[in-house]
Amino acid sequence: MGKENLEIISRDGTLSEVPRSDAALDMLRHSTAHLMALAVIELYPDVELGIGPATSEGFYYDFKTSHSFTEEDLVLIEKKMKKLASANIRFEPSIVSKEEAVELFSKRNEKLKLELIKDREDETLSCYQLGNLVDFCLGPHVASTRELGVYKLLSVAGAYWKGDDTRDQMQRIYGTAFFSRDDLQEYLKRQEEAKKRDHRKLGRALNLFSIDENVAPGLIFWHPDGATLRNLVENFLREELEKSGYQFVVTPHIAKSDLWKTSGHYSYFRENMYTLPMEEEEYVLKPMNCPGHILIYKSDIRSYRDLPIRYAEFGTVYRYEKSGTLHGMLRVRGFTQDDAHIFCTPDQVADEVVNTLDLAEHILNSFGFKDFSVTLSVWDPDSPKAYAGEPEDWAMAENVLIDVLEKKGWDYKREAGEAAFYGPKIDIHLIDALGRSWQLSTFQFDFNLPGRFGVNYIGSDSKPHNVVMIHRALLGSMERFVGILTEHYAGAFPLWLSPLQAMILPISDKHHDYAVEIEKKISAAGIRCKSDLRNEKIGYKIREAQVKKVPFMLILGDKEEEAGNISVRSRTGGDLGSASVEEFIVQVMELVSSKEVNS
RNA sequence: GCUGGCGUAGCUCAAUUGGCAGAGCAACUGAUUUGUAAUCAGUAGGUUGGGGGUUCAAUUCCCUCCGCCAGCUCCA
Repeated sequence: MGKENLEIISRDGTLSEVPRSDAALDMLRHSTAHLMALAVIELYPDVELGIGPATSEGFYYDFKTSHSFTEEDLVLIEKKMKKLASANIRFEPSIVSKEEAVELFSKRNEKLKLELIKDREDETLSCYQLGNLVDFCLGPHVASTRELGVYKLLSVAGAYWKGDDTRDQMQRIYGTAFFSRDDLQEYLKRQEEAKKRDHRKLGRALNLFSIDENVAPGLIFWHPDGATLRNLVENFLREELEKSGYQFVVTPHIAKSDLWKTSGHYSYFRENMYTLPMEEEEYVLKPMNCPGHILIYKSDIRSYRDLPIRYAEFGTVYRYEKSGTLHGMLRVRGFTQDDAHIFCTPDQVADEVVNTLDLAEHILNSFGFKDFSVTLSVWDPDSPKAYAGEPEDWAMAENVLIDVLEKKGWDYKREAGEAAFYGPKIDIHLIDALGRSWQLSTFQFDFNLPGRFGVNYIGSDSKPHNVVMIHRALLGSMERFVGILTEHYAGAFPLWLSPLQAMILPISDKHHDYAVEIEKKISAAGIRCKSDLRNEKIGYKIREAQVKKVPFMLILGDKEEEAGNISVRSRTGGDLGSASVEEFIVQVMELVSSKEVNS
């Protein structure tokens, strides 16, 4: 690994050198995936090959075989890879016609590869041969196994062929590769660090929440500190929404199934809904808040002069999520959305969406999130059954959202087939401690529900017109948001969000009265504080407060009591020396109101 | 839901081939009255996820249900 450049071979056979870069790393990983596939077919000749791309974290290859790969197998495969690579095998490209490819892969009995070849429209395609392995692949690849860096196989898991849960399940082996050993070590170390900030671990350590797996899987019990954090988030958001022209409403948690038949959820969302049979009737535990808001809108005749109307609710919904999908606070079965529905005229839609995106950006920034990814989810015209509404509506709605995104200047990824059944949407995703992406904010265009419910307004022509509805959530759900927040800050929440802002630590019993006096003064100023009056050494109390990531520790002993002041220690800066109570209060209040994240 | 792994004290984990279920931390009690990341001693804590089976004997082997973890599918 002495040289800086990577020798690569493109599919027409040209050799060239490229410098180390992200693109080169992808190539390296993709080539490593081929080497792994070669090792696997050498060791397990009966496997059928699926696909083996590079990913943002490494690479994988999918195999179909009756053998279940184990951790021990991974060790063997890795050894085999090293052995094969030491022979310095070359990646040899060739361009073949479709017929030749079909013949070649038929001979090799690679049925899945044949399916992929047949799916392709091109008349020719390129193959790469590596030893005994032939794979069809666009390349480019590294020129030979000598160019490969350091690699490590990580795990094995099931994965559906072509991502389709009605097709065969393959065995996917994940691995990663880097240019150097140091890079690999750094990656593995980062993974370890990330595990430490997993919200499930921190949630327990900081006593924020629990899940009783026997009684209520996928449902959150918010402990006092977690509930405090949640309330702080909600309060901030409520103020911001009220400033932005939203009105808060509250709607029932259950309603007769008729409502959900009208809304269409009963036919499109049935498998996710909890139903409650009651004598002759069936009730549904609400999986969404929209119908409730629509009923409030419809409780009166609305004029175009009333629009836009923006109803907000911290609406708790329940959805039956498949057992294998639950994940701490990030994927649950009962959650509270910071939901809102905007009812407006077609002319107002674009402005409303822009304003909402601006608001989302402001809110997320306030919580310290600066980086996120944006997707535009549109329907899949090939499976219209999964969606309500006409093709022209879908095209129109999509164009509105594209215009808005362009006006906003955000980079986004368009994803076909990812829309809600009632309309296309823009989503904002954040990444968790372990690199998984979670959808938080969502902005959904809906031209279906208003029609189904007959939601309209009286225009200037004194005739009724269909209203346009926007569903939006900025934080997504309180559960997911608090989970992400916990991981983002590794539990050391910004001062304004810390459930406990200051821990008062008297040195010994004789300072208890003074501690209580200080506690009264500080909490009267609105600072969340507690006194640790246990009979422990000061070092022990400090350690505990530090482990609980309390922003400030106030140490009180003879010195402080005599001088009538306090000693301040911060969780990040250590001993800050003495200060008067008043100075401390002023400084804390400033940090709180500025929503300082580094405090 | 699917594939694979796993389930032992509140937490993190032990327990030769089936043979009396343990440790550290936390908790509780007592001593200690402490100056910026762990004082000492003692006590208590378990239907080994639930149910069934094999066996003289099951944490260990088998079946089944529940749940958790990773990934897939799905999703705020």
